[in-house]
Amino acid sequence: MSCFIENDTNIFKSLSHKELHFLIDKKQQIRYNVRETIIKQNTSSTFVICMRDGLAKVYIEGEKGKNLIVKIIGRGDFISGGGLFNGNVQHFTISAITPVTCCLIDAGKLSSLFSENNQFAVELLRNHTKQNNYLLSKMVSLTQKYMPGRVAETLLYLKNDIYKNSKFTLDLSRQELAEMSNMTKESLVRILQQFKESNIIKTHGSGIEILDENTLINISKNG
Amino acid sequence: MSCFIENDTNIFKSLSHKELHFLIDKKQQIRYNVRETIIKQNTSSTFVICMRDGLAKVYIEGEKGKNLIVKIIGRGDFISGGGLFNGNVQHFTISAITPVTCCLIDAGKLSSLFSENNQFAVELLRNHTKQNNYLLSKMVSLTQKYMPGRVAETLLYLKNDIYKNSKFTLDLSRQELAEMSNMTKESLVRILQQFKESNIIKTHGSGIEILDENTLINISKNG
DNA sequence: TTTTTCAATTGATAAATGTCAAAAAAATTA
DNA sequence: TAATTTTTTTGACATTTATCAATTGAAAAA
Repeated sequence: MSCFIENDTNIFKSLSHKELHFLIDKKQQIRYNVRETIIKQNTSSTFVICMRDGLAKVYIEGEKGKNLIVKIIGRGDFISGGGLFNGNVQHFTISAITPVTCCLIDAGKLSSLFSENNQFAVELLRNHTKQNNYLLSKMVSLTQKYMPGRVAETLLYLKNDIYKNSKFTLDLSRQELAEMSNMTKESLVRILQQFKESNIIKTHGSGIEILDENTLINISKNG
Repeated sequence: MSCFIENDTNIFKSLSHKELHFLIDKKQQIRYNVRETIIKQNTSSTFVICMRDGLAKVYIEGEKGKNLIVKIIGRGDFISGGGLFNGNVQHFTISAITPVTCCLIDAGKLSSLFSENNQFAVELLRNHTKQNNYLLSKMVSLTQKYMPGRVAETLLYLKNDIYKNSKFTLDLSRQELAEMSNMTKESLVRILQQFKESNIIKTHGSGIEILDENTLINISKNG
């Protein structure tokens, strides 16, 4: 089934084929181009998203046009826009940073499945608990670390969670990296420069290569 | 039933008396004194908390002994320590700021109820979604507002959500107010001083009175 | 009450980070 | 290709916020 990725974190793993079919009945797969908005903050919608392919950024549009990128989602990730069972208003914007294919699942169908399969409710709750814990630790990083620590963390996040390679071609601009790390683009550039001068990273065009991961880990911990 | 508070946000509202009894069978009400720890970050436990009386602070213990108070919980609030269906490890510490009475509910019992009453799963999910949205907006405030804005927000939060009165006696120290607002205690004191000088608030002992709420709202929005 | 301890306040200074403007580089369009 | 626009980078400077030390005030213990 389209959105069913075989791994431990997939919330659909407890569903039967029949149940999966019910959830995603009409092969409702949508394609988005780069920069297209998938979910728009403050609008109302009743679907949740399951990413099939590509990468998207999840961000909050703050006051004064200042964005905060909360996370990047990719293949197999499931995300509800903050309105799930709670008024349907989306609390963040999601937009494609590479071409995206995803399934839109009607939120109402989720709860209909609970009576048939209550393990599924547990999976959904686990998903939310994890998201919660992630937000808590992100909040601490953003508030208690100096800029180098935050940039180091962003780079490690991209390596470990998104590109899964210490050498990757970035789908994000410097501005967006800054929005992930809670600083201005100028500050971000300066810190990347420092990392380059210390031979911690290397850049080539829009690519970044992490040369000294241990140092980066140290900076992210103590920064 | 002890923890059942009649209001819209209570997650137990969909449960029958029998179901509630199952959840909280042995009148497992615990009392905590001021400063006592109810849940300790990084320890393992399988219960969730329902507050019956008193106030507690929910906070993350960051590196270098720097705390971030995420929120204050009181009567009727339900909270899981971040380990719910997810390894049981607590991701934050909860400790009493006034004498607290609360129920400890075994997390395993929650999922057993899902098959009987799947509306309950929806309520739990709604609770998590709300918590999520709260964390997102808190994250934006902490990162995108200047100190006066963050202090104003903290004061309004205490007025509206905790004490429900524009005049209240504080159960929190300046240090703790600072930990809610992500700044040092010295900075917090200076800003309170400014607010006093501008006749926005008045303090008497450990009490605070909000004199000019509109200005405070403006500061919290634009600060 | 006096002493002791801890929290709150104030001031001087340093460090972190942002702002603004300009230059350089890269990407798009004509 | 050349021209244009956008993004990235750099520098000088301003602002915000933290740190450190000293002082005051208030609560708890003797």
